[in-house]
Amino acid sequence: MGRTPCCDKKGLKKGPWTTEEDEILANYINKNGGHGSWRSLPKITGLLRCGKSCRLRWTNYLRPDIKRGPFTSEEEKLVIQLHAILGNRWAAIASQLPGRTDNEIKNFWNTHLKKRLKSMGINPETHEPVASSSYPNHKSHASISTRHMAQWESARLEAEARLSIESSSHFNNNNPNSITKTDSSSSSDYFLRIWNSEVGDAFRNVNKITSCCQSPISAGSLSTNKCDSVIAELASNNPISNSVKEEFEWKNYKFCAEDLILGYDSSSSNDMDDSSDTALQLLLDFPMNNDMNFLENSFAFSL
DNA sequence: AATACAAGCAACCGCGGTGTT
DNA sequence: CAACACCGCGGTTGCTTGTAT
Repeated sequence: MGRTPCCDKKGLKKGPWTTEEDEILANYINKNGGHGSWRSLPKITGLLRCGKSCRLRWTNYLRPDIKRGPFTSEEEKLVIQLHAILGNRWAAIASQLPGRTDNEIKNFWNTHLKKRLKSMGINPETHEPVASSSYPNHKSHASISTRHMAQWESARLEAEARLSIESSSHFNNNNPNSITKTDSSSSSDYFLRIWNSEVGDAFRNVNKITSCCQSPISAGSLSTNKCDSVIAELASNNPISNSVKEEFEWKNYKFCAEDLILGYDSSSSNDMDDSSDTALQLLLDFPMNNDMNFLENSFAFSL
């Protein structure tokens, strides 16, 4: 089916917005209690912009709840953690950071975080460690360790795919009224829901770097204990399998390691290397319940 | 001081999803 | 059910500013 252009290009202005245009747009939206139809907005206000351009200007710049200024370390952490779960779904990530726009987060990721992760030997797309030979500045680690982590990550991705299917069938079959179709359409959405739940809060609260360093296994146990009751409660309404719980536990463990890797005030490579080693150890020490039993069905499932 | 290059960011473009007729 | 209109999202572009030579 053919598609008409979003707006007539003739006579329409492009490029940076002037303060006058900003005022017209903001005044109109404020006076009318909303933007209404973006397409008709330029005609009504007399702006020589297409509706799309108006929407972008409003959502990315003029909106009153926009948060200005540099990202805090908490926000940085959250972006990295959410990107590990959601990938390049900037709008979904932005929804977890009040006042930040998807465009802002996308730019921040592409200009700062991506480079930082790369310099640390982490693939920013997959969040997997990459071969140390590609990063001469990064302290070399045993290839066995790297492979081990890569296997973990591979298994994790497999699990995500499986859990997506599992959770969809759970919610659709057992409690179809509790959740919409789109809510359960992907594993990332599923994890986002958990992330926003009390379970997510509990996991985030366990984010004590020092205790993780000193006793990674106990940190894992702590998060499990703390969340067991919450999970059980949730499960009574929306059953969550043990595999989901264990998968989430792994994610939290990984995030904890990422905190160490990032070391927000550690611009020097030496500091970074030290923390990265600890983080690697932390990842390697993640408690494997019966040798990844919770993942064993993932391959059959994906097939 | 002039130029080249890199980084950061605002804005644009095209596509897909969804609602309406 | 098809055609259309609109909106939102993610990728990309290009302008501006900062830094190095």
